[in-house]
Amino acid sequence: MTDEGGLDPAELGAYFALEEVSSLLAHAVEQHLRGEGLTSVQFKVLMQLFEAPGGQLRMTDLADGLVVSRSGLTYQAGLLEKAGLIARAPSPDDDRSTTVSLTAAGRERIFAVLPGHVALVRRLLLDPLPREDLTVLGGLLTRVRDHMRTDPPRSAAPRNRPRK
Amino acid sequence: MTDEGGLDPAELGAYFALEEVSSLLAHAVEQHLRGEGLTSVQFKVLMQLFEAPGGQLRMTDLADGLVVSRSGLTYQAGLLEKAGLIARAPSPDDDRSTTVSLTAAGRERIFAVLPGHVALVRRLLLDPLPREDLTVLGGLLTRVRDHMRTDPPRSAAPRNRPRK
DNA sequence: GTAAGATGCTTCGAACTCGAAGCACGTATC
DNA sequence: GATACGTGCTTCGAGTTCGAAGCATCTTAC
Repeated sequence: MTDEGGLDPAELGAYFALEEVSSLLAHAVEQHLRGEGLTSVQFKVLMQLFEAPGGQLRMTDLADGLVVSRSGLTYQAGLLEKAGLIARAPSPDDDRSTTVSLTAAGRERIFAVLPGHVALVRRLLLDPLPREDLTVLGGLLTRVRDHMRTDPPRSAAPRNRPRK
Repeated sequence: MTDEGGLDPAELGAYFALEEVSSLLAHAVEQHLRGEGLTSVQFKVLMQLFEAPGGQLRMTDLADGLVVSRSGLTYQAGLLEKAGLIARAPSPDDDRSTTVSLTAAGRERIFAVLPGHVALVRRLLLDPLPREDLTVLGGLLTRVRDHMRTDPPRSAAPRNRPRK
């Protein structure tokens, strides 16, 4: 029981704590956003567009940023469009591509939701750690993320990779 | 754009890196487990039972450990029982309560899946960090987790909390 | 002991997710 | 400029999730 299939206490501690912190945080965020009438995926889409230069991105760019399937993104984008928060238009340079842009209503929605979101994250994640530790935590996680993003079996694998 | 609604770079870095690392890790784990015929929730249920003293827990105990709704747990427990990996029996001391226990087949299933799981976690999360940093990361996240678990608005809130 | 509320779990319907398959357009190769 | 393959996105069906409502049992207060 103490031996988790070959992980020592330090490894276990890091793994389980990460799992639990992210789950609890994600759950809390989800709850808050639902109260505001948004899915967390929808919120992330809006935020990505908000931060994007020119306020527009292709569907693929969005899907790569979020960790969500293409079809899932299509679904949520449909809802967002129906709600008038984003607009979809065929891309000028590539007719296959769809360019998504943030509408004025979408921007307003972000401004309405962000303060509560930030307050929540601050209360759960940021407040309990002193400034210095926060920097350390960010540094460590960034290192891990960079490693994951370059690791071989990536999520963005080619479609039907030939047998060999 | 640099000002994320009131979060400075250090805060943003920690928040976003955490978000991304946990998402990518969860996604990779999910993929691996699906290949083994298990949901990640199912796997967590099995692991909790595996680590529990006596190898059995009540449904509520399980739901508290995982971050999942009661109804969701009921659903997954039903599947696990149908697959013969767990057994449900009325609790001896409380007739409302259901005691869940791990079957021999369930234990075997864990032994079959764990090595791959550990290898995956090691490759994605543990390997890129030197031993020392791993300890630091675990320590920081544990601190945050403890804070979250004691923070006021808990997930296990009373059912219909009276107005005041 | 009995009424009122709390607690453990399940059922139900609606919403969200995914992967496979499909369609349309682009790109390469000859 | 055809044929074949790669890419961007959507549709579809199956599986999973949740919260609200419901049932049964336990606990508390009187």
